[in-house]
Amino acid sequence: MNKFYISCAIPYVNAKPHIGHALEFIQTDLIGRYHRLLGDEVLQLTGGDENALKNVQAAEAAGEGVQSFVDKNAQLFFDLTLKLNTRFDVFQKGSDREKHYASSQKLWELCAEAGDIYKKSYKGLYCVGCETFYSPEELNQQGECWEHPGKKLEEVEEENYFFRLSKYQDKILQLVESDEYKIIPGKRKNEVLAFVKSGLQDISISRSNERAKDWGVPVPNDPAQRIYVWFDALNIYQSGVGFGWDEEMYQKWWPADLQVIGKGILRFHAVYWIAFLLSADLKIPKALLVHDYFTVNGQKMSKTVGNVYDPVPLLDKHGADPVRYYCLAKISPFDDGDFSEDKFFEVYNADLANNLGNLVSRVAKLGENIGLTVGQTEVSEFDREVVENLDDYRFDLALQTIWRWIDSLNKKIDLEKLWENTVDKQPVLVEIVHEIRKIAFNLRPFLPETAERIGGQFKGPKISAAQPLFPRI
RNA sequence: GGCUGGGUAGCUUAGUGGGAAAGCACAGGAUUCAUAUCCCUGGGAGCGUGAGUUCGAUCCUCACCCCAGCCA
Repeated sequence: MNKFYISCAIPYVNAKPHIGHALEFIQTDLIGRYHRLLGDEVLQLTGGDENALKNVQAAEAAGEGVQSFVDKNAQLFFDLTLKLNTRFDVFQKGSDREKHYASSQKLWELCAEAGDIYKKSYKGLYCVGCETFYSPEELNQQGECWEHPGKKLEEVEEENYFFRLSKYQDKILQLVESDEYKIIPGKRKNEVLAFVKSGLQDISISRSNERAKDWGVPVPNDPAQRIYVWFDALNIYQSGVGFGWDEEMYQKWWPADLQVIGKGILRFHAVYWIAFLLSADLKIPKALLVHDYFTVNGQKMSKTVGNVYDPVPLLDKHGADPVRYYCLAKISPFDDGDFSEDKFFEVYNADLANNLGNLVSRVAKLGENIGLTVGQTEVSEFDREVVENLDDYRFDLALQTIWRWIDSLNKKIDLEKLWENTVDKQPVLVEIVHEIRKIAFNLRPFLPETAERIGGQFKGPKISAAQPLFPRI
């Protein structure tokens, strides 16, 4: 049995989760479930990036203690994973002093022992939104960063610890170019290669307690500094599987077989994270899957626009599977996709209620009407075309394949006029029942609850009608 | 501003140097096993804009416009 460790990005917990977080949880869960069904031993991890200064500021704005603020928000993210029926084995919190702090300090110390951490005085303009320093020429005409227009930068001068990123330029280039560290899709690989080739410079990996507002992981042997949020956040992928506190667990699971992230944090994963691991002489993840984003009603989600979409009410009303279906079937994973409630209802009625739901209902009724008995069959293999599409991470195409299959069965029932219950038509109905069982198996990683309901209804020997899977809305 | 990627029917997308395709939505028809469902038929784009290469470009080249991401 192979082990398969898959992680999805660790969200900032400065606000409640939105549909974009749901998308990533769902994609990660699909791949994890697929591997479980292939017989792998799977571990799915996510967690909370809780040491960001943004969280401190958000807590202050809410008039709350930082710890209770991040705990409360992290809980919302965890609750969302449950509502989506995405089962994460580990939800590793960044503010977990016992495991995560020790783990991150260990990573720091290994990098320091390798001679890759040094102290340097630094002066620059700091954007709190980005948690990053900028040089004046990188800013717009107003002297603000492109990402956070309207936000004043702070002029900061302090001594920081720097990481020798420059040292790893050639090695990273080689790993990415050769696909030893595989970045999917190719366009994101190109971006990373272009960035690395342009020349890597050392990066600051700490900040003063003052600037960090005493929040975050303390730098080992220097109580005046905290570890830069990205250094410790990335380490959640390791601290969640035992690094620094359970060697046996760590050896079993690390390295990650696949890390799922959004396009916005590519650099941190594909360059910084790899460099930290190389420096510490640890194994690097095998692959990185980079998805694009959801827009909502055709617009980029933004707090200013006020269109940040919370999927929870929809989930409470319709359950996980319709949302899972939309996220997996209706967008191409490597392009931006749009979410709107109108489209959600359209897709729900057209694909789930009319095509799949109705097929299940009509076949069940046909079977019941003639007292059909069907021998039990064990389906345990995925359709070849579904496998091919899943291997390319084209979840949309995989589901298209299954839906063509569903269509073909609906057509067949019409063509054969199966409601005319002559005896010689029974074998066709039996054949269709077998096909539905196969479809149910293929749907398991995508729509686990639906797959289980269909499987139960058609397991035989008697087939009987039941409540609609997806009542029209 | 620099680097990546993208701009194909109302919407979401597929696709190719030489007849523009699918699903949804819409219109009409047929049917009743089924969740006003399924099935059949149909209208609808000359493929971001301009120029070039070519016998011929949506597909190649260049410029421009627009969208998304990154810019330590």
